[in-house]
Amino acid sequence: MTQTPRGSAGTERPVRVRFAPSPTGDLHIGGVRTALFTWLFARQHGGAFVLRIEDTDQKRYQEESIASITSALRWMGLDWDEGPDAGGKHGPYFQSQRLPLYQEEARALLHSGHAYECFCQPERLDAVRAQQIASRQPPGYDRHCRTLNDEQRAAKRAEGIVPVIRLKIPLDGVTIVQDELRGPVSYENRLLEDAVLLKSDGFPTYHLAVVIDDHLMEISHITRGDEWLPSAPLHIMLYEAFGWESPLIFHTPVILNQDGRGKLSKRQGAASALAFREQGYLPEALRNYLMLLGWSYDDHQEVFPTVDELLGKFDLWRVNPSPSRFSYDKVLWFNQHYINHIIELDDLTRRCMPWLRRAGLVGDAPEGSAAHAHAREAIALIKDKMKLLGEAPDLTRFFFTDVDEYDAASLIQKNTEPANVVLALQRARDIVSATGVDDEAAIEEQLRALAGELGLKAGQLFMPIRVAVTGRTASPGLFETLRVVGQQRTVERLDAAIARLGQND
RNA sequence: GCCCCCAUCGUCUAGAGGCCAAGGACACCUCCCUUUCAAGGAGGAGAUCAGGGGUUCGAAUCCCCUUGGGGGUACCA
Repeated sequence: MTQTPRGSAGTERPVRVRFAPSPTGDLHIGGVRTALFTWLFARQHGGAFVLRIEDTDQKRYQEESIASITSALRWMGLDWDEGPDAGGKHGPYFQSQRLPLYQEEARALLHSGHAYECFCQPERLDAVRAQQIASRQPPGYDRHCRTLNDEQRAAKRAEGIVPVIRLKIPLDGVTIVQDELRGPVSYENRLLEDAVLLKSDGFPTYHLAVVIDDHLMEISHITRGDEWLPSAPLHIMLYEAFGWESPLIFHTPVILNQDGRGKLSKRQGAASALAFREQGYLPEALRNYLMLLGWSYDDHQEVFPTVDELLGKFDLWRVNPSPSRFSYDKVLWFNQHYINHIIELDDLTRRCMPWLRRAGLVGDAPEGSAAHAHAREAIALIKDKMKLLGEAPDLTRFFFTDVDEYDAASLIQKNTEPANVVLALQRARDIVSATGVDDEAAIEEQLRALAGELGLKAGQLFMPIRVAVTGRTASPGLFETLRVVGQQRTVERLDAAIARLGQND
């Protein structure tokens, strides 16, 4: 009944959304997709996109992962209006810097009777759980401390035990979570656990922190992974206990491994955004693919190259709640498609340069330099074979340095005599020497004529030349290849091939 | 075990009661183009809409059950 119309913000409140990763590792591809959906939604509604770091787990915290996460978001073009490096009115944006806030609110819950102190130690909790499992009871806290009186609590304190604070869940009734993508989901309160809100180290658990921060940061729409759905009723209770209004909630579906077994992990390939960058994926290709995991526009358009187009077409309410499998084949297809058909050549060249430099194929080669122009020509010829930017060096190597080692036998086509090949290469060398390689049509005409004269099929002549000049049996078109390799190098390589065949005799 | 979510070609999906003897994309196969490899073009194969009950004149679309898959079940997020 409070279902909001599609495509509209859905509340009178200004749109404010957040992405709230916890710094325990690299940004997972599932997180990237959630961030992408969230960011698009913010941009569509002129709202704020907030980045909040949920660093409340002292044990799993990894400092490096903050830089790694922000770097992955920037790479994907997802900029934030408030958060680390951006500031904002609702900071700090690191939960570890907001401890007093959580502690104060937890105390308020204690006073209002919505929460209680629990002195149970890990050993007891473990024992209780083991006991429950052994007797086939649902595991969960047995509410041992829920009924402690002042004296008993004082006694525990005197022992030096620092309590945690737990939420006092009603023993009966039902809590309904209004998920925007699934509709109402109901949970029986008696099956819910008296969850810990504040740990004994003074840090909040996720549940407490997320509710307080979303409220204080005036978040209007929550987007987060599916795995949070089971704890949503807890959050609803917290909103009620605090007397706050809950944002609209969207649980985005999990991304499963290619074989459908479990959540996407690096078992079957890359699972972190940065791993995709390292292989040479284009952020827009990855974005395009990720968009289509759980969302679709219609029955014929799948390629959405620009953010502008996505802003016009994406609809958060149209996200499909069912989990989907990650297909490495399809992301790779998108990447290849973007490289070959979407990205402009100059842009593509710019993006390939770091790879070529790292491989030692080009030096600085700033834009405008002859070396840069040469690289551009080379890339133009191989881009239809390039699926990943990381393949650029291997695909273009022969345009820059010497040819790879090759087997002299690959110079000899089926049904051709070595002596004829030597002769053919010598004649080809002479033609290249005399005519040069800049005029593709001219060189083609002469080489075809040569083939006719020697009684060879075109391929029988072209293949040895190709192998001699590139070191490979697969290459771009022969004449454009010669042109970009250049006259001098072509002649040298033909001579080298002739010499090798001579030695073999 | 218990709770929750999900269910259309191998995969991602279109589909919001008649327009669907189910459309598109990836992957796969064939042919065309062709100096090789790609890219591209044209075709093909591939889903009794997980199964079973309902509701309805009519169901892939609504309801129930079963099955399957996934998620959760921490002083982790």
